[in-house]
Amino acid sequence: MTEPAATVKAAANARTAAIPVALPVAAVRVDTGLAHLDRPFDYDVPPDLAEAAQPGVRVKVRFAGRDRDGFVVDRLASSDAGRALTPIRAVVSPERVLSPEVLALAEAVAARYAGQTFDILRQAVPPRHARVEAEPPTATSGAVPPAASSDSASCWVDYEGGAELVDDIASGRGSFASVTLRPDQGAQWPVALAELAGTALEAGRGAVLVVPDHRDVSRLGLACDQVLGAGRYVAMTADLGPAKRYRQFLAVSRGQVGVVIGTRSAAFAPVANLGLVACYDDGDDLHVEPRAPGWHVREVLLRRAQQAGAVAVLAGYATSTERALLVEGGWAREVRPSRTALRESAPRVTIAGASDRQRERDPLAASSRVPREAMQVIRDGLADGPVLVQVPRQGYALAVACADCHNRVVCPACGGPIAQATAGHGLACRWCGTGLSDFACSACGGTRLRAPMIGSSRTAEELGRAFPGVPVRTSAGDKVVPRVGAERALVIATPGGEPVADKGYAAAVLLDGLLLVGRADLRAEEEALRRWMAAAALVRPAGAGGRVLLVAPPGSRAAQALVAWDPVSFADRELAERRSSHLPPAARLATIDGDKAAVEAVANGLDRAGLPAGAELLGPVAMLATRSEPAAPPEGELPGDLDVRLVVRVPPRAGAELASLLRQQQARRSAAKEDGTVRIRLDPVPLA
DNA sequence: TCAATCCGTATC
DNA sequence: ATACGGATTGAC
Repeated sequence: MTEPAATVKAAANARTAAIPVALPVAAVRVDTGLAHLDRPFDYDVPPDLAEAAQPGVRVKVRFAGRDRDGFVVDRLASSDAGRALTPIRAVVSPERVLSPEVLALAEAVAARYAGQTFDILRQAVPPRHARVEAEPPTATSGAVPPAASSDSASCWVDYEGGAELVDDIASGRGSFASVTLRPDQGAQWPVALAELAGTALEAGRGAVLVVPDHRDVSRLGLACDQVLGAGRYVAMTADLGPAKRYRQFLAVSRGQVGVVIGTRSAAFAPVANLGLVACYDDGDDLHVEPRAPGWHVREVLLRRAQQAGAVAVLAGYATSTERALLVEGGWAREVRPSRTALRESAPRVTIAGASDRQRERDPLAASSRVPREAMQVIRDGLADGPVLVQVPRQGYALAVACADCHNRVVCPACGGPIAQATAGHGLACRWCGTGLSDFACSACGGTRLRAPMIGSSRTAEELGRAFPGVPVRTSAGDKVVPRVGAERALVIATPGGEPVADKGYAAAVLLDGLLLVGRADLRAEEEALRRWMAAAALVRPAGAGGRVLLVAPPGSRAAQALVAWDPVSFADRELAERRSSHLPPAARLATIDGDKAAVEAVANGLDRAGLPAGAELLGPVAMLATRSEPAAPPEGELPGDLDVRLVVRVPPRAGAELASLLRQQQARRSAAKEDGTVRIRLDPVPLA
């Protein structure tokens, strides 16, 4: 029997090594925190740790005179360190928490994002919880009910390319798929993903399904209960608490379950023999890890699928430009609803006030009122069931736009975002610093600019007063309602917080669309369509009376794509436009923020190392003062110690080279003990 | 001539 | 980061 998991310390009194250790050297990944020491180090394995110090275990080692955490990554017969080895100080626990697959993944992700491997390992392997580790194994294993095997018709028959996708998983062929989900009232996608996981299980392989937030985890969990059976999967979310989190992790790590559903960090769950990875709603920025170096679940899972020979599924109601790029390049199979399935499921979408003259003149003022048309749609819908009203959150910064046609203004030199540099100063590009004078709109020739401003959207609470006797449910911020019933109700929600309605919404009204499409983010239109589609997909099909009214500038491509329910063509066109203006994902981009001297040193270093062909260094320019702290420099004096931003842009093919150059710069900085700070981010989201 | 200190460099 | 080594400096 295993000892109650306790730290195994190296014996202090080194009794003469009677039995020689078979592999006396351990390669250890050490938490050094130093960029130029991001590699394994060799340690001596004392005889009394020879059993415990297996690859994958946590250890304590002496490094540069301090005790540090590490993971054994390999056992070797000899070392090429060319010096006497320090012994491992202790094996924290014999539990092998870092699998070779996850280590390889972490190394690939660190390289991709110019980060340090140990930073990724810290995010991939949850903190140890000794009590949980010592718990007797739960007697689940044998008692798991068999999967409710495919006796009902699969969701995937409604999709073009669906059969091929299922077949790839069933036969263990690795591939990528970009799945554009049919509007399903929020009910079908969890089942569709659970079915794919079931197919992987039937093929004797595991699955990892990652969704943006814990509400989606519970929705997917319900579907997995039905399709796979309870006990065939675990849910991993950050908000579980340390004990539960580690317990779920151990169940996976010990091979007791083959399917993991969860948020962001579940992308690293050590599922063995992986057959499927999936990312639901890959455009949601919750899929981006905020801690350094800042990876995206989509990228992590694509790498993981490639390394494991698994199928990677990226799915959403809308289509991200990244997915469009994968399809265009022949990397991913396009999977989309058949024409009939789409006709049967999509609601009828119209745009409010397309002919309203007054709104054209002053769209912001007009959109903050609820148009009469919208009141009518709400009234009609309430006769049939719940009605959803989507209201963008307050306080979005709007992009600088042409005063006449509202076309977004971008930098003529580099295509970057335009903003007011500092209070009282003129408009300038946030990337290359080019000042904007003599503006002429590329679309309509207008010469007046709409001043940048903070969008204000008023709460729709007064809507309730307009419909006396109708219950009003609000779902926003920290008080999100997961679902509502089929009875008539007015449901007011911010984007991303829309409850699912049991029988679908009778109607939805999407207010203040300008605040979404006009946001100061070069991805604003893509993001607006994603949010509109997420809400509109919760509405009943047109054939069942489902209606969606969008209050937004009718000319925007996103608005037109919603009306036509054609996210794929939208993403294709958006991608073409990004390509012509050298913007991600048709270019690879890094931001380097920090104090002036440090950032300039990096710029020089990059120059000296030689940038790849087609690379552009933009800036450095002073960063905008944060809105919360209006640290405007008085009297136009240059503050000197204000942070600056350098942007580096390369063609997509040079992405790996860019990452490696940036890594090299961090290593150089760290080795030379340069002072100051730089924060490097590859492929930042959002793009502003 | 030896010790205290400073700088540079490696960290198994 | 620290910690070690080699060089440098200063006082006996």
